[in-house]
Amino acid sequence: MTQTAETFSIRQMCDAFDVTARTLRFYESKELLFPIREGTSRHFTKQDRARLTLILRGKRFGFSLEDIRQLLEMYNRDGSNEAQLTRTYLIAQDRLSQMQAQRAELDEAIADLKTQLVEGEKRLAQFARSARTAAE
Amino acid sequence: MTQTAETFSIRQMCDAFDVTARTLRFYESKELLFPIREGTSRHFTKQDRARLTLILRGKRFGFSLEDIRQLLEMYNRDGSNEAQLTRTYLIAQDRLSQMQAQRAELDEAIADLKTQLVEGEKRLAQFARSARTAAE
DNA sequence: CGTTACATTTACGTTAACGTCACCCTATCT
DNA sequence: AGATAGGGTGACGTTAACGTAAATGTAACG
Repeated sequence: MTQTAETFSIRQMCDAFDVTARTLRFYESKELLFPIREGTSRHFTKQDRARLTLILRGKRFGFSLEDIRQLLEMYNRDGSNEAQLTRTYLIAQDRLSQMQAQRAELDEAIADLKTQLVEGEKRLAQFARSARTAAE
Repeated sequence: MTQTAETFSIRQMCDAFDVTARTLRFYESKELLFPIREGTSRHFTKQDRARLTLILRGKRFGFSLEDIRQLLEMYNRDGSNEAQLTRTYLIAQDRLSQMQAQRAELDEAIADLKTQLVEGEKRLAQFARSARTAAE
């Protein structure tokens, strides 16, 4: 039993998420992933896959791995301790407002960029006109 | 005339944008900003301010400075060359679709996080109930 | 049994994005 | 004139997030 249907090997993870093995080992060393260690090799569970999805997503929004690690704590059954749970709850609330702010900003940025694209189109059209004129 | 109403000193920039002088000099060295050099000191124009706004915004979305630099090219009157303009136009289009994808993902992430917060609230409420029970 | 394919650890290398330090200039206040 | 404030240029240091290389283990294939 080198792998069940439930777990992924490191290669399968690499293929599924388009990351290198080094990255997965690195994330494990940073306590972002917790694959089962059977003998020498790693077996990544469904939980690890969910975590990795969140990690990669977080990265796309500019969060550091340490930020993400703290967020992931809340996705754990770690709430044994009330103080701990309260703390991570507050962190998550904070993160939520950050993301909502980011969303507003993203909308703004998209609008800006669209405006710029229209500008670019106008200028490209100008080039097209000059070319036509030159041809006559 | 050490500064007009139109330009900012490096300190004013630092205060206005909450960055260090080192950062501004670094951005200049990377050709992201182009302050006027009057003798020894720098004078940041309105254009520099607009650029810096875009730089900081880009960073918040996880773009690298080099990515941002390329984007900023389009915000320039640099379209002297048609090929160049076309190239930056395509880059911008690409960036736009990236940001739109990011927006969709962000919405998803926000929804996820909200769900988790509700979970957290339930568990905190559970703690509150146990406390009441213990008090009786 | 050799080798091919994958896996692991250890450890040094790399890149981006600044921080920090040392040293220098110069304008201005006292 | 001396001190203080603010700006400038190297140049080396630092941190995050991996890359890369060397040495080793092991499972299966022909």
